[in-house]
Amino acid sequence: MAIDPLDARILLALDDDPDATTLGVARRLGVARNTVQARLKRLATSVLRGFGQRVDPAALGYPLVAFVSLRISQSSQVQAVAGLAELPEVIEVHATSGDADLLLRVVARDTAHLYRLTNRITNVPGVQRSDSAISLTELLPARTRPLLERLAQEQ
Amino acid sequence: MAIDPLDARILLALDDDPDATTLGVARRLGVARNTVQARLKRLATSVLRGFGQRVDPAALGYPLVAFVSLRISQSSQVQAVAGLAELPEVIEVHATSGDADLLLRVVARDTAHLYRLTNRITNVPGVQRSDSAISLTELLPARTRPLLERLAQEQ
DNA sequence: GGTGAAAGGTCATTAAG
DNA sequence: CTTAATGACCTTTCACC
Repeated sequence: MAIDPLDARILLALDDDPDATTLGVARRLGVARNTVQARLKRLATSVLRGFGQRVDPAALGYPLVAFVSLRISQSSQVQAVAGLAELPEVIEVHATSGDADLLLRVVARDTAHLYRLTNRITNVPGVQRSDSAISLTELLPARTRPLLERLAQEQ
Repeated sequence: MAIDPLDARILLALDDDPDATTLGVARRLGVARNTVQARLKRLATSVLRGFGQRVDPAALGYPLVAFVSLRISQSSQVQAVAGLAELPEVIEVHATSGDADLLLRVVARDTAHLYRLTNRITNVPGVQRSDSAISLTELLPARTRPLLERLAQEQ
């Protein structure tokens, strides 16, 4: 299920203009409309993630982002993750190298909210130690464009 | 520029079915099509991020995710970030609390690629010390749904 | 390529802050 | 009085087979 250069160019065109139509993309790339149509249908079930990825938590009233690393008692990993999943502010959970460590991305309304949130996190059963780093600025906003541009030039 | 419950419900409907049409969403929510149309137009310039956010790097051939924290000599922050931005595999850069520290999200094709990548990162001018944590599993995939559901029930 | 369907625009009316 | 939602109409444009 590899991505070829045309797939990448289609995705880049949509990145330039998220509201571009299938026909518009086809014209821009100089290919048949049906080609783009078939490609997008396939891409939608492979490389495209849900619409929720386009929603910016900051614009929802949660401007603070923090990364919290947790030490978990290895016996209760599953239970701990289930507990964390019940907190809406926990946006993402990764199991990281090192033993029984989790890395969370959390969002909060303000610093007071973040403080209460970290307290709730450390109270989740199985959580042993926590260490959080607040994101002061997103110096480089999440991007996939450079990867797509590289794929678009390949062959 | 706050989000009201109807906005949240529109976004949730699109999260359920990313290909839903404006009219479809309107029917589902029991509101007029023009309402959804006007809301989406406004949301597109406030809470919705670019299409690139929907592209999954893993599906592009970069299945490895790692979080790299860097110590930067404070005088050369700008220069360091510029250098990092030239690496396509660097997906995200945050300035974090603590002094002159950066947190990066990077992707790689395999462990060998990741090894070379971290070497290139530490060679970026201004970078002093690096510490990376590989994501073994994404236990909780990035989500905004719980936040939207909370907003949808408010008021 | 043809056809059914939706987008996008405008407007007058109505409701609510 | 201002902002927003609504329903109606229209034309253009697209997705799908």
